Amino acid sequence: MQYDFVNELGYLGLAVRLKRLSDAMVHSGRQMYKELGLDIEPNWFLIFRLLKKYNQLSVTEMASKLHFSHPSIITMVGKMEKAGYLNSTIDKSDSRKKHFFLSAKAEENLPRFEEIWDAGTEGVKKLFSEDSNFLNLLEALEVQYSQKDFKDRTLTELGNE
Amino acid sequence: MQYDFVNELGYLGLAVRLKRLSDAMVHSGRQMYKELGLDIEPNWFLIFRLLKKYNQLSVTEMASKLHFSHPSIITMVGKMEKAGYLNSTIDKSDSRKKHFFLSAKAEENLPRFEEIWDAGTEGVKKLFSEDSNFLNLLEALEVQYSQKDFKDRTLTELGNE
DNA sequence: CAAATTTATGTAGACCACTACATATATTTT
DNA sequence: AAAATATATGTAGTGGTCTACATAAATTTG
Repeated sequence: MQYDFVNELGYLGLAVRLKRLSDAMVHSGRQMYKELGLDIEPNWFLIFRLLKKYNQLSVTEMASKLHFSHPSIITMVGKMEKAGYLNSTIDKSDSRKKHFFLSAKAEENLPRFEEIWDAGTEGVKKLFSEDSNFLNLLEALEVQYSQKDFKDRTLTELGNE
Repeated sequence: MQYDFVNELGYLGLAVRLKRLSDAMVHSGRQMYKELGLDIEPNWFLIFRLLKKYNQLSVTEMASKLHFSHPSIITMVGKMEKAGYLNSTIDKSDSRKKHFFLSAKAEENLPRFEEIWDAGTEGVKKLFSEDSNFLNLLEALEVQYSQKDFKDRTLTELGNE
């Protein structure tokens, strides 16, 4: 690999490196769907898999389960509904709630999508060495981070408490 | 930590988790600068550190050293120049090239910024256990990824070669 | 039971990254 | 030297995430 200044920045470059790698994977995924002639976006699999498991969920429920903000979910499901992969109904007893569920088009296409996602899983798996426990380390990192975020950690180190 | 569906997705959820964590750190950093009353963005430290080391660089040179696309660099340095932290000159022998360098305002504020960045480095460091070699594992992952991207890995697994 | 609070969805605006295309200037080729 | 190619910067448009604010409905409180 060629020279990479970000890697010289140590821990401070962590966020940049994580985003850069993630973005690269997402862009590659988008390119893949385009080449395969599929009209879906890389992050939609989150919603497909979620609704496959839970059948029906509201915006807030999805945001909570995925740890995303609710506007992000609205954007995502809005596009998926427009693409015909989702349908929605208003809750009978609480008219604020909107339940989303997979459409017939979604059910029809899911087998092919699952095939691709399984292949993707295998592909990503091979990025790691046999004994790598990267996913566990990442989980540990997520847990640590959820307990004290970047701002608070930095202010603590600065002595600005 | 509460329930997190993304963590159930295994390797396929990797990109989402990396981005989610990175975004959380960046947003926290933005909040931090806001609270400290500083008019800089989280990712600007890349350019500050880069120009501190190399004194003077063009858009293309920065993009290459950081492994970013050149439009991303243009956006970043454009805002930094507008904020008064950068100045630029056109190359004498090649009028296409534009060299960027730190302004007096930048030099003046850098000591304080470095203080904060050092604190941030220490803060992030403490996210990991003593013997964690996460950064090395991340580098290995970056190297693997640079050799074959998500699309190619998935298509290989699908047998679509 | 009316008022205050909470909850759910939706909108606006900021920031970040990318690809594709455009333009101007250098360099190389014929 | 003209034409073709390569390089550097810039613009347009897409996609994604977030926070802050807005609106409407449900729930809780006095």
